[in-house]
Amino acid sequence: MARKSQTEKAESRARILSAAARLIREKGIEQTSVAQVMDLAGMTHGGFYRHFDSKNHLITEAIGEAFHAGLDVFDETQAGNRDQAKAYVDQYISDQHIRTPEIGCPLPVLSSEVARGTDEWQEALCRGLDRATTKLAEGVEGAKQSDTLVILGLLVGTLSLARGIGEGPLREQLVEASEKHIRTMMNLD
Amino acid sequence: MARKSQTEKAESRARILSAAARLIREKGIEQTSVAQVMDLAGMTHGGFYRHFDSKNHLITEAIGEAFHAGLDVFDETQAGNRDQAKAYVDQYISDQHIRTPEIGCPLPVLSSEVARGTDEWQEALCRGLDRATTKLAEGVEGAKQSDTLVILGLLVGTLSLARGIGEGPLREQLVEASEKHIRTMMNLD
DNA sequence: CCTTTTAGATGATGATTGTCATCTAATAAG
DNA sequence: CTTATTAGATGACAATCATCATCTAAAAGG
Repeated sequence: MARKSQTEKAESRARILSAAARLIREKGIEQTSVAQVMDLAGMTHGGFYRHFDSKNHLITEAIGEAFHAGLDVFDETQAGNRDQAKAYVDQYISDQHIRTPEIGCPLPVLSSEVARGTDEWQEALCRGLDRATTKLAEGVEGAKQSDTLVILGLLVGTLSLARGIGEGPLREQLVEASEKHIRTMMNLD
Repeated sequence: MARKSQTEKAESRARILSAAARLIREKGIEQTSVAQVMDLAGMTHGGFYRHFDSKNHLITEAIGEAFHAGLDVFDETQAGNRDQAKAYVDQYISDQHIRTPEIGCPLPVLSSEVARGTDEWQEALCRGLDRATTKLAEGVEGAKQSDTLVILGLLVGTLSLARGIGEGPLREQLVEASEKHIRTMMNLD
């Protein structure tokens, strides 16, 4: 219980941001409390306001942070562009991604809540979608942006629904149909 | 401040359900309080537990009710099957639907929250998706269920994202690309 | 008509929320 | 080395939450 150096302060801030980025994907923005974030960051709730003006400001930055983390997961695949894009898609609607939203793409989990939120939140989400679209476009040859947007829209919808309807035959049909459709879109056309 | 007849009780229950179905789409499940629901239904919060065991039970029924209301909106279009299906799609990603989630399809708004919820919630959502898939399949000739699932996945993802990223050029590109793609899917193939 | 039941109102419950004032000890500045 | 600053801890704040016990007047049952 004392003062920390400036580098330590920066580390604290980074830990708060990382904790928030995880928690808002796991429990949603509105269900994530400042106290929970600080707890996961290893601090008490009171010190929070030395780092952020308000919960709203934290969330704005945490949305960006979640994209950073989420997109980096798929950067592990360092193959050629085309294979990378295919791996991205496969990972996206994998069982693994369905089961672990807290370390996954922020778009399916946060879109609805952000729609009810501030303009800053929406801008952060918009930037994230734009970045993901661009990233995906690199992998699909002759890719019009419209194709990439369709693929991302389908990925987001499929993951959302798959998580919402729970395990069962319908989920498997949905995932398989979606995967097959995207594969077709990426080859011909 | 008195007792009501049994028919009046049934009407009260229906009003509570309708209020809940609207509020969970407008503000989300977790942000909708029992008191708010009862207020919109024109009663005080205390009487709630004469109609439902708990908020969880209310939500389970309200999810089903939201589908009922949501699907009925598109039933107004009483043209031939094919035209009806096309109208359904047009309505789905219209500006109108983007701007009024509280009377729209529950799938985009509720999926993420339901994923964190009870099995009953997930079953209710699953039944709704199944009904929507079937309904849409009637309109598309030679429709494999897989095609219908892809269309719904894309609709849900597009609407989710469109709401989340706010107004702007990216939203319009997304909506246009998605609309065009689905139109193509419904004609050939 | 008289008794029992109950729909809904009132108000309290303990828990949780975002925010802030205060205190502390250690860092940074001189 | 002395002084001013501040990172984080402690604890309180007014709101809000789901749930329930109690009260009431009217409906249902006889």
